Amino acid sequence: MAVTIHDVAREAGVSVSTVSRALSGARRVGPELVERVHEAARRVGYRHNAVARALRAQRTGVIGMVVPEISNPFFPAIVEAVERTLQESDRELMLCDSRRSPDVERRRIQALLGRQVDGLLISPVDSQASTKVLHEAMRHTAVVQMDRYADQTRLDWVGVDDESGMALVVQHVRDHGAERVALVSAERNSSSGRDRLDALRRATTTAGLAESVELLGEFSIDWGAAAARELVSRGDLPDAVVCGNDEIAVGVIRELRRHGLAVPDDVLVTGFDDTPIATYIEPALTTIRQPREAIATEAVRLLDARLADTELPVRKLALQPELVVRGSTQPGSEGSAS
Amino acid sequence: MAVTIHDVAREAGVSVSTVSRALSGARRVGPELVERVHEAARRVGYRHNAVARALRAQRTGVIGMVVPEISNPFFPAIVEAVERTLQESDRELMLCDSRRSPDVERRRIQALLGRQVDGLLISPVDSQASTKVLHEAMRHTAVVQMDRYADQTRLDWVGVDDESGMALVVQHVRDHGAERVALVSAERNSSSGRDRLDALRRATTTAGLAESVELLGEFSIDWGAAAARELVSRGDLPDAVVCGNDEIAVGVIRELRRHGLAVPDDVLVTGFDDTPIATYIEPALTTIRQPREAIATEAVRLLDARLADTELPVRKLALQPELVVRGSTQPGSEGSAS
DNA sequence: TCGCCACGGGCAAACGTTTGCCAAGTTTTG
DNA sequence: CAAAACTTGGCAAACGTTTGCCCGTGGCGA
Repeated sequence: MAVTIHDVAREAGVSVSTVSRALSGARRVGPELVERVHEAARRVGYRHNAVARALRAQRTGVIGMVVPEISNPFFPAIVEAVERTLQESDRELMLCDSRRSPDVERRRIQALLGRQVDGLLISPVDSQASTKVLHEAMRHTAVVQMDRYADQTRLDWVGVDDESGMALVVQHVRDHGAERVALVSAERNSSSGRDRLDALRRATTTAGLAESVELLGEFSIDWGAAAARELVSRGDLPDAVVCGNDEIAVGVIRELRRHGLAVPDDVLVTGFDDTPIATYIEPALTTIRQPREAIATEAVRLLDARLADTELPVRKLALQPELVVRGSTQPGSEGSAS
Repeated sequence: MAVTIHDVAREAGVSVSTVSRALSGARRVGPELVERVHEAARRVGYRHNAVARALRAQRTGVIGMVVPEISNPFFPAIVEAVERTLQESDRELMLCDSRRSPDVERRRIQALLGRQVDGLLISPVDSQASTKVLHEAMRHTAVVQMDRYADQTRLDWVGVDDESGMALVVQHVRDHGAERVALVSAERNSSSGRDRLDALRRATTTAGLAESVELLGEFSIDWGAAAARELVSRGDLPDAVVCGNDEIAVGVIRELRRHGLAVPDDVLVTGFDDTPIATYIEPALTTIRQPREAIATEAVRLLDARLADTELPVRKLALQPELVVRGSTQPGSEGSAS
């Protein structure tokens, strides 16, 4: 069943090396021979065996990628962009989901290394627990962190500039009259959770605003809803609720409305990431748009640079985000869209 | 840098075959030797080379999967479940996005075949254009279609029973007093589009309802919104709008509301799939829940069966869906949740 | 005319495993 | 106690490529 380069060689009446070179163009081969080889390959139905090639060439053309949760809508967009970028250089993506567990993450990384991936793109689950396995991984292949990162690693990273993002948000709500803002975000155990919290604190201070309260849970709708209940029950509502990502904001908005509060008329609400959800809900969400395409292309670029030279200095690329203003901070303009 | 089985053999003072057997357990090896080999492997930091193993064993332990669009929230849930299932048998998933293009799809499949995947899971982009490449693929490996399928293929398939789903929906809206229903769905060029349309027609006939109008576009929010505008401009609103998937329903609801119509009080709206979106919006969406976990496990099971015996008769598995009733068809109960 | 070089084809080794076969040692059996 | 059977370790071939090296041919300058 398996038709190999040997079959092609026999069919074309040449040696296997000639076939290999004719097909790959690694060295000059007579034009009429090239034609004959291609013709023979077509005739016997030859298909390249990437496994054998990988073993011999010591490179697989596969990049491994590990994300904390593929069903979090932020990641499919990144994955899509990475895949598109890789395709330009004829490489494939092997995607793994670490299910937000450092233990699963470790196993997935080990498996990818065993498969001899040419590089590893990862959004680490936990800023502490992921460190060790990443250190091991970088001894075997090029590793670039995306979006999130692990502490104490000398590893490249590309993501969004949380500092700028939060500054944009704070400035925006202040311009709309907010004086007291609340933060609803995730615990400090992921780098995004921690950095966004710190960034918000600095931004409110700089803007001269009062931060009324910080509620930290996880990046989910349910947590957003729970936090909103907490805010309402305290009876001391802020002017604006700044959320750590879009999903939290969705939960917050839904729960506030359920308690008879109007968004944006009673409270402004903002998200972070600009996932598709942001336009699904009503009012549409004012949020920070991550430059996803750029994150993906830069990640691959960093990976290739590291591949070319292991000794390169570590680079951390914080890309500039963009404020997207929608209904959730625009009183009166009832949910005007995307 | 690369530490191989030979290094382990030298360290342990045995032959490579003994190391291989001790590590894989392929044959009885003396217990003290097993121990010594493991110890040596640990000491030199040995890691299995999956590429070499794949070449020799003629199986890679990788399953290829091609989906039309990973950012369509229906697919990440499937991918997650498939990955989890595969992990039980120590296999990896190689995921590709065909970007809703038959041409990209063809290239992705070719690449996966070249990588010697042990099997192929695919949700074909187009019921016509995808047929040819699938036929070629099945000559090289086991292929199972998921969710969507291509015509004229003798290929296994597992998905949801659209017939039952639409029957459940129609029965439900009729029970809530609807007499005239409209369908907003996608063109007939994907199998889901076609089958859901046909199923709805039969269901309305059976239920003795009048189907006022069919609007066919694509499975997207934008199309849902456009269709809703069309419905409104015709001025002859149906009692219920049945949508081909959840995203269309989201677009329909948003646009209806924008025209001052209340859902569910003026018009009932239903979705299909029960993606996370269904609970994001207000009112939450009454929809058909696909048994995603079951689809994933059955797909892998079919694949393994086919792998074991190529001559097996073709099987088409239509799994039973479930109606999930939420606010969009429950007048008065203002958006009670999931 | 001779020698040198460029060109293009082929041989065979290597990539890191697994595994069929053989042989030596050990146990069971009649 | 000898023969048969079983156990266990090692040798070497194979998986399908790519590529370093060698070699024959023909063109060209001296």
